Amino acid sequence: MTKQSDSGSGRRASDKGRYGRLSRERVLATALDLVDDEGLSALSMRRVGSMLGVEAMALYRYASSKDALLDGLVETLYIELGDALAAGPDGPEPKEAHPSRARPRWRSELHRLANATYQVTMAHPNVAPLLATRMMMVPLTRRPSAVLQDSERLVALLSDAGLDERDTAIVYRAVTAWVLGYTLTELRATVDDPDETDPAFRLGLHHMSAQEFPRLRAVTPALAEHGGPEGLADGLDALLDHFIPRPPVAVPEDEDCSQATTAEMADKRSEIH
Amino acid sequence: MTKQSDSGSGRRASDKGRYGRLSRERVLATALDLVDDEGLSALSMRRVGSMLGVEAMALYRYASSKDALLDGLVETLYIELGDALAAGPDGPEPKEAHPSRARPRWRSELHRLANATYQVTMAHPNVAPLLATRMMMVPLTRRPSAVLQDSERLVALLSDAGLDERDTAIVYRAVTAWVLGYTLTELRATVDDPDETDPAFRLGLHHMSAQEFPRLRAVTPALAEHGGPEGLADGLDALLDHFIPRPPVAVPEDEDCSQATTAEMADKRSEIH
DNA sequence: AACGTATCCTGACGGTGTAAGTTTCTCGCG
DNA sequence: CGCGAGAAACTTACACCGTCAGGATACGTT
Repeated sequence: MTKQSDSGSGRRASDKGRYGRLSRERVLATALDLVDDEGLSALSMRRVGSMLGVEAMALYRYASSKDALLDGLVETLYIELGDALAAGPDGPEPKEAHPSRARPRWRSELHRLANATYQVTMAHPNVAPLLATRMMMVPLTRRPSAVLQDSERLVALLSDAGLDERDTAIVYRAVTAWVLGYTLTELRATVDDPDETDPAFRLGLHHMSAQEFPRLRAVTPALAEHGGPEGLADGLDALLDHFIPRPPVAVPEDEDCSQATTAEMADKRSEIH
Repeated sequence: MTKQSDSGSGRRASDKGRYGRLSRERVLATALDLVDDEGLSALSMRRVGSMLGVEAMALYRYASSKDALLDGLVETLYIELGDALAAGPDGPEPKEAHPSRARPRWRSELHRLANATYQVTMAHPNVAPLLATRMMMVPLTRRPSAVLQDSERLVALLSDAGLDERDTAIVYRAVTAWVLGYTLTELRATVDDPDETDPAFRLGLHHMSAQEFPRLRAVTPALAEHGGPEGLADGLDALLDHFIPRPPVAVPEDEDCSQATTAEMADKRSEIH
């Protein structure tokens, strides 16, 4: 696209402006388009360059290597996430009878964050693997600002929930793991032949031995269904309920049956020592 | 290479036959070694071939493309998983006072399966991304037998738990998502400079603005710690407790709250100690 | 001993990331 | 106005990549 004759933004009269065509944003946006359309394997410097009417080496001013470009893609996703969050609560907020009591703000905000992450990732399925790969390569403190902003948001919410540093780390790991894992799992291929109308053939059930995998075969149709955002929220609730004590609602004096919080357990452990 | 094999010292009678050097297992094992040692990006047909004393094209008899080879790597991991599971309970099984009652077999088996998956994946960090990538490309019914066997095991356990097909699918997704996500999250890089002794510099905290990410910075040291198998088991319990109703334990009125998760963690931790 | 085939090799083609060096544009300054 | 400096993009080049097409070779069978 935008073969040449950079119309529109041609501040300077000269249309032959060979300069100023590129920018980091434009490069990343183009790369993202390419990956969205044709997958990660189609991403190459030459390809992105040609889309911008430019040689491959020209991109190296804005991404010092291909890996850096991949990191840029991840960054772009997180920027999109930040925008989506700033845009306000778009999805249907689950209303509750006692909003403030049963559902403190940090909790619904966690849901909002998780859901937005899910949506953004699902909007760019081909980029999703990078969320695992690149995060393995670039250490926490070197992540792009947009990524760190997301982490900061999450940590702040957990802090609002009253967790100390240790518990914050525990729940942080759990939440990110769940959102990432759920999203990636949701993206796993289930359909074998999309052109087929018959459900069994669509899934390719005839490729799976009935006597070797009897029960798996039986649930495969159900597995092909997706959990959607509800499934995401459901699991998130499971983890939060487990890791963060419910609001102290009408505490009876006998405490022995109350579930211990992670903090309490940590205390227990340190007491033992 | 192999410039002039015939005339020179290349071939002699004592040479074991030029044929029969290869096999699918040998190819995959070599590829796995390479990836383990040097990462996914170092994996190339020519490289694997040279390790086996063979030209690249010779590999195509055992893996019809590079993607097929990657799928083979995934398969190898699952075979390793199957072996590990067959080897029997290796890790410390959390002992319990009332084993059969509070902890049905399917539940501890789920833990065993999850833990083994975690261990195998952590043993091959560089292959881990393929568990996300390749699963996106090859539909469920076309997965290698070893992968399907794992799915069958999981489904069977959930079936043992008394779930119908729909609930089995839900919990299947939750468990696989959790194990995958947790493992990948565990593999995320936290250390910036491994040679540094000072913890703060090791993490590269000086790269993270204190005023932009105050709370994240505070928990970064805690985040750098790993959750380990205990964290995996903990989240798994959270999901299972949420998705699978506990059986109505006919426990007489003793002080045992049977809120198992806390007890489990306490047990595990004390055992590890 | 001869044949068929499974196995491996050779050569080639188009594509890849990127290091090094060169050209071309833009802009500030005299 | 000219002019130099530096940024932005281009050119060339290299080593390596996946894999198609076809040739060579060793081995099991007869």
